[in-house]
Amino acid sequence: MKDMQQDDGNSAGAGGFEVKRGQARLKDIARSLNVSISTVSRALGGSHDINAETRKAVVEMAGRMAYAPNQVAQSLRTNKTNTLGIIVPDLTTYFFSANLSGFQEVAAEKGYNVMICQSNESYEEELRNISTLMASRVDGLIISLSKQTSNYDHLQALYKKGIPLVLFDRVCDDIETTRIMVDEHDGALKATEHLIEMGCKRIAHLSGPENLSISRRRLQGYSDALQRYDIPLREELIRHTQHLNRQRPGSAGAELAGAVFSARCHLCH
Amino acid sequence: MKDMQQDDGNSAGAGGFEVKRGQARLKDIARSLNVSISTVSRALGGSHDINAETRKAVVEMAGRMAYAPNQVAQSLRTNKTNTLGIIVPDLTTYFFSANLSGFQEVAAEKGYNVMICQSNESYEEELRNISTLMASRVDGLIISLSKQTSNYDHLQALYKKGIPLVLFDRVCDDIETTRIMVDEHDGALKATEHLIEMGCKRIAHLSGPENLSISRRRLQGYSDALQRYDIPLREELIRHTQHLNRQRPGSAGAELAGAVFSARCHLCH
DNA sequence: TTGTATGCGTTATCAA
DNA sequence: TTGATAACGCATACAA
Repeated sequence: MKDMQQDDGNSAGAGGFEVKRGQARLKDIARSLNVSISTVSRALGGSHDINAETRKAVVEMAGRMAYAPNQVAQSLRTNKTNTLGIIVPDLTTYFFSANLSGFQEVAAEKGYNVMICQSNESYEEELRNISTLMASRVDGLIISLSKQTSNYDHLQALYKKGIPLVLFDRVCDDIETTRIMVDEHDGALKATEHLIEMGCKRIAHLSGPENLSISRRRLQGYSDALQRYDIPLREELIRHTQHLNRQRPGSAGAELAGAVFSARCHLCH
Repeated sequence: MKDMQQDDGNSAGAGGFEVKRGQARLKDIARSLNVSISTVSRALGGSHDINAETRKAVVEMAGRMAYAPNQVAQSLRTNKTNTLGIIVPDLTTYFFSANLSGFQEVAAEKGYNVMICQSNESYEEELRNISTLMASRVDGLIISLSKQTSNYDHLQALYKKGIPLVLFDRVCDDIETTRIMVDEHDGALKATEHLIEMGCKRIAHLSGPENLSISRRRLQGYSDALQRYDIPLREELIRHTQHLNRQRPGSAGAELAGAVFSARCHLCH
């Protein structure tokens, strides 16, 4: 009464292998070959203690049925989703989408999927995003904080739970975790030195808003380069603009993501 | 021998409720209250046949333990992940990231997560992306095809499997599925009419590359508007540029996604 | 070499 | 009103 007609609606009629609805499972392959599920699992898993012919038959059948392991089931077993959660304030901002592009690219290389959320610069939404991603049991989080965020308890909580966390660009120094930031000072320094070495004499600096530390770090780099070459700093060559130019090549995100993965090697495999 | 010391490492020592590593589970709540797992499940699930006090205690404990249902386990049971897969050629292109932003926003509203892939304009990568997302058992796919893609068997296969599929912008007419496209003709027509109604007399048209049907549709809209107002078309006012201006407000994606969800209402709940 | 049993976290069914 | 059990798909420890 237990092994009779336990048809789950996923097998075809007499002798057919076709899986009518949905994806093929180990069970479907097992049935069509009259072997056990574990045999199929081992054959596909590359186990050594398995008959060569059995393996061949299983592999072939798996191909015919377009079998692909159910990541969801694997995740439940292993407690690992191979998915990273990324939270950015806004995806229409080039800086964030370019970085996302890089994160996604590197993640894919390492066999990770990427789940994306937007906080819309709202602290509340940032909290909700984290909850959602944690409910999906992502293996790690990459976050650029919302402008509203000034309380960091939610990040501290992640840290306590042992969730791998990486902050980028909009970071928070109070949290003990990997932070990824553009080296504004070094960038400005190198750019200025480059111009000097090209023979430029009067080099202007278009600065961002004065109140941002980013602007100050860039200005300092510019200033340091001039000093290094004994060129006097001339105030009239510095212009403070309202907007911060944060455009940068699409590869920037890839580099950042590279840093992520080298910093957090337990995410890599 | 069966119910002795089955400590899975997730419970704390004598009397403590703390879940040491990872997230709290129903089992953790059940243990700390000396009730069964199913009671806890029902209490949190809002079932009616449950003692009011029991529910109160369970809910409170769940809060204290920061319990959040394991989406992975739920997905395995229900065969539904509440996740959409999105494949775009490239995330650094504003058009795609702006649309992604809209898709994600609407998806989040409806309780869906979004998993993102980039094909890098490669047919092979597009295939891999689909496999990856299908392995993760996404509930549906939103795809903008790669430039390389000229064979549509992979889309046909999705259709056969009954996977909800939406194509946007880079669509393919051979597939029987929801397609989302910008109405280039109507946009150009309305824009031109607007200028005419503002009193403009000599209206120029900056067209994209002549070989693209998009360019032709826009030009036709421009042309039709002039004709509607009996304004002669003057060739010297038409300039063919090399680049296609596809910048558009971030809300475009939201509108598109709205179309997705209204077209595919079985995704909505 | 293969099969059986178990568990991952959750919920629905059935029994008490 | 509550508890025990089975099932989702997979992989592994154990038995044969």
